[in-house]
Parts: sequence; structure tokens; C-alpha cells
Amino acid sequence: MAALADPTRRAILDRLRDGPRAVGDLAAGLPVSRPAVSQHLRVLCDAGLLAVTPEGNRRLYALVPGGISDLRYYLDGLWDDALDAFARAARAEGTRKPDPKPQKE
Amino acid sequence: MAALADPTRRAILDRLRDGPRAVGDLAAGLPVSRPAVSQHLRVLCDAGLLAVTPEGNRRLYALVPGGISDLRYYLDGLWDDALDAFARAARAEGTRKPDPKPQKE
DNA sequence: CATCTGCGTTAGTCATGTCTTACCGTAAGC
DNA sequence: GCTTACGGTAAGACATGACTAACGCAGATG
Repeated sequence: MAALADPTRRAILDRLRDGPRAVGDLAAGLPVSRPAVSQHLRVLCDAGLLAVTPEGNRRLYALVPGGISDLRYYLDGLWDDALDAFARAARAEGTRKPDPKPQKE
Repeated sequence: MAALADPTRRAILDRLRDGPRAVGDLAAGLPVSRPAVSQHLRVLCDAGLLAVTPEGNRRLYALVPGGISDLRYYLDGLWDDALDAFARAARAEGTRKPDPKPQKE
């Protein structure tokens, strides 16, 4: 979760949406140096969000859907509990009001 | 997004899953002081994840589903693109056909 | 009206994390 | 076999952020 905090790492993930890319290719489109990109890639790999594929002399980094799935699950539960707490608070606030049942999308 | 990076803020969100709570109540169950909790609450409110309801002398903080929805949407798009890129990479690997230019560079 | 509780704010200190420069190992090309 | 391109690593400077202590303000209570 902390891996998504840095905007540079978010930019790296955005660059990887189209497919795997090499380190130099990523660093060319980012305002930071290549070692910084390597460090961010290490963090993202350690978080399980990225996978590396050595392709000859280069190293191709790609998104790993499994790592994102975990975060989605966490936010899903938080969203569900937030809706539940919101409905309960609204019900407690006005007893005369009808039961506000929010739809979960 | 950066608001979810700090573990203390995540703990605050977890405490708020059951419903709105006051600052002192939150700080009592956390290993940090009350002012720190106030600062984290300010950050979370600024991020749109929390809403405050002055209840007499106290201030009740509650989860706002809308703020979580935005993060869910972002992760949803990232998940979708990751799956797409993964399927494309698997197809390129399996068919072993000489792709002319799969990358969009 | 006086006092107490609860909360937000500020200033200051300290830890964490990010970026850069320099260096080394490894794979391709002549 | 030598040179070049590519990428990871280490050390250091720097900025950002989190935490505590002290203070001030508003609402409730007697």
C-alpha cells in the first residue's frame, strides 16, 4: 500500500499499463534519473506489484494483477463498511426518515 | 492516495469501520498522542475520505464512501490494464509469431 | 459565572524516504 | 578479446513527513 504513495511510482505504473517496458525506456519519460527508477522498481517488485523478465541485456518490468487484487480487496471491504456505517448513522440521525438503503456498485 | 500510506491513518480508518467516533476515543486505542490523531484526521478530511460532524463538545469523524470510490476506480482501471497487458504478453509469448511492433513507442 | 473537558493549532525535533553521483557486473557487437 | 550499452548497487545529501509538548478556544456543567 505504501508502494502507491509516491507519485513517481504511480507514474511508473501508468507507463506500464500498455505493457512491459525496460528501465531505460521508463527513465527516459520520467523526470528522475535511472538509478531512482531502479530503486522504485525494486520497491514495486518487493510489494508484489511488478514482475521482472530478463530479456537478454535488458530487464522488462510488467504489472502483476495479483498485487493489485489485494489492494482492491482491502478498498472493497473499506467501501462496504463505510456504506454500512453511513446507513446506520443516517438511520440513527432521523428515526422518522425511511430506511436509506444505498446500493453497492 | 498518499493519505493511505501511513499505517496510523490506516488504523484510524479501520477504527471508523464500525461507525463515527470522537478524537479522544480514537486516540485511546492508538499508540500515538491526541494531537497526532488530529493531524491525521485533518489529512484524511483534506483527502476527502472522512467527514466531521460537530456533536456538542466533541467532533465525530466518519468514513465518506465517495472518497474511497475514487481510489477504487483508479485501482479498477489499473487492474483492467494489467490484465490486458498480461494477456497480450502471454499471447505474444505463446504464439511466437514475429510481432511487427506491439509496443506503442 | 467559574471551571472542566474535549479538540484544534503551532513550534520544534527526529526519523523515513527520495534523489543524485560514482562504481561494478553482465550481455551484445566489432 | 576488447569495447560499448544496459542495469543494479552503495554512499551521501536533501526534503518530506510524523510525533510530542505547550498553548488557546469553544462548549458543557456546577
